[in-house]
Amino acid sequence: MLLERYLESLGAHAIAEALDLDAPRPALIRPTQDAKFGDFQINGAMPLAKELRKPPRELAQPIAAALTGIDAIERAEVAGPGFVNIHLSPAWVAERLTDALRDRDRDGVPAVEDVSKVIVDFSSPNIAKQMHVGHLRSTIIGDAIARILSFLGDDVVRDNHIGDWGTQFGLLIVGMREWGDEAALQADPIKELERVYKLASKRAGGEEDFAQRARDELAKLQASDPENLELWKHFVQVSRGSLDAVYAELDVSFDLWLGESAYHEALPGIVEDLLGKGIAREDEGAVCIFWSETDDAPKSLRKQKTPFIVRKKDGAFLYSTTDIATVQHRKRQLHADRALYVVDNRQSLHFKQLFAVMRLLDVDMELEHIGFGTVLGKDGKPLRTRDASGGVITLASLLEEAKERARQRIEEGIAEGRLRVLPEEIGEVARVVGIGAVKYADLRQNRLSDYQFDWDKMISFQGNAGPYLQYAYARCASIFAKGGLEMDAIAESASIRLDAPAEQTLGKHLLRFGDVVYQAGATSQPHLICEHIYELARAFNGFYAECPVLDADEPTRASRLGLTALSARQIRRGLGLVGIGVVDRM
RNA sequence: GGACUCAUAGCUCAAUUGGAUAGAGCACCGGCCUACGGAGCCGGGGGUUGGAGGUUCGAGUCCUCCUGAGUCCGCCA
Repeated sequence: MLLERYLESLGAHAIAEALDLDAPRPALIRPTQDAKFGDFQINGAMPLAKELRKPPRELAQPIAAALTGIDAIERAEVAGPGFVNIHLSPAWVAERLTDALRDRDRDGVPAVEDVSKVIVDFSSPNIAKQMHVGHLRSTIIGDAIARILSFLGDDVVRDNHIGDWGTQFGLLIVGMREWGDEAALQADPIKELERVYKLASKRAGGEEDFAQRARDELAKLQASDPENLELWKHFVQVSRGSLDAVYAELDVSFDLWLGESAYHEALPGIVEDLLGKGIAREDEGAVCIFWSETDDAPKSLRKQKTPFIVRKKDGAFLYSTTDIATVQHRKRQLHADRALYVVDNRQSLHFKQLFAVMRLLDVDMELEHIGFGTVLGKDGKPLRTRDASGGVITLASLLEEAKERARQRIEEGIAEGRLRVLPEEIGEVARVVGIGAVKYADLRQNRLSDYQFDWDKMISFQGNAGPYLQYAYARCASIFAKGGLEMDAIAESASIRLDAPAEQTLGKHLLRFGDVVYQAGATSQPHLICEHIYELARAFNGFYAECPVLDADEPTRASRLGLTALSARQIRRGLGLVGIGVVDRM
């Protein structure tokens, strides 16, 4: 259930009843910051003080009285300047947890009532180039958001808007004819394409003839010349293999791969439309939208002197044009209600402009830029995408290093007798822990701020890091293994009760899960789920230290097994929602 | 020149979007292995939230100014 939503409704009605108002008012329910204030507080009395001309505490008193006698609430009391503190009834909380324990499909989290069709546009690498660290955040943040929204019940379409139609293909076509090696292309496609691209781009810089040939080939490609089209398709196809390998490692998938090329034919029409409607005009040979001349543009854009260009003076189109065509397609063909663009903060101006154009075109769609900060090195400067010897640090090699570092720590742990991993499981555990550590280090932070990439912190495996959460899960699994019990069977039969303080603390954390997932979905902030799971793992570890499970007497034993099962499932589900896996032994 | 983002403990980050005495991890100090896994648990010190005004019952959060950092802005994506 959604606890906060339920309490908000209780509180709103209590306010209306207690103060004799015709309609419910916002209860402004919030979790308390300190357990001594109870579990939740109603802040809604204070804003009413002015309107009703009474001191807030005098308003809070009858509200608290109106809440007594409700099953969920053990007691409600006035505190501070006019807060109403709510203490939940442990018995009621325990019943809700038992309900959640029975609900194996959704762990007690309801699905949304109004389903939206949401496009999540993320990752978006360029074809013919290696994915590097710069692609990491979009890929894993986008994946997490898509997972969260699908779990909540939205109709999510994951679209990889790959860069497969740029000027680089003219150079690649002439380059491959000159220096291409088909065997090398088959063996390691992107490596070969990059090698040739470098040669071609260098020669184009020095030789105008060569550069002209590249432009001619590009023009032929864009005019659907069969031979060039065939070559281009070949490049795209072999590149896909390398991309798929990285996505498989990250456990990331897509429903659509509609790259720039998919919209190529729509672009002239877009520009005609913009010109016809008087939104754009020609200037210095290019077709532009001038915000200073657009009355209903957002204020900050109107001060922008530089225009939004949709066609270059040489007649070629730009990514701005493609992006407009993409929104049109998503609206007209996919019937999407929303589109989320998981793209670096640095492109915020571009999206602000794009969204403003779509409003001028009367496209009724919720468009949102889900920005994120830069990945920094330990020195606080943007992480270098090249190593000391000048080679590109690819995403694939970074993930390899994560797995390797995890494997080392696991082997140390086994050698010291601290960890229990079967020899044949080491590879899989290193993968889950290593990749999970990289993802968690990123996702646990507010996506808007820059974040510091630090191997030592990530793989230190202490405190708030991915392995801590996975370890808590392994502890749960280990209890069932040791007891010779099936988690699912316990989930069917156990009744949860909350007696010991550590049980109550754990129980109250468990009950907040649904609220957290909803908020993470509504604000596109996966870190809220990470934070919750971390706090849950802490509460579970406290319970684990305090409360024996297998050695307890019935009915406490069954209840504690139920708490353990629900904790395990919530950790697994929560981590799963941000794309991180778990293992039973680590 | 214009626009946007940011500034919180020694370091890395939170703060449920305006709620009570600003919380975690790392690092530092001190406890806990005859209880299901010590990658763990319990406790301690550490803050004028960059500065100055303002808005109101109430500000890390909103507004103005200042200081400092970053990013983007005509034919790349």
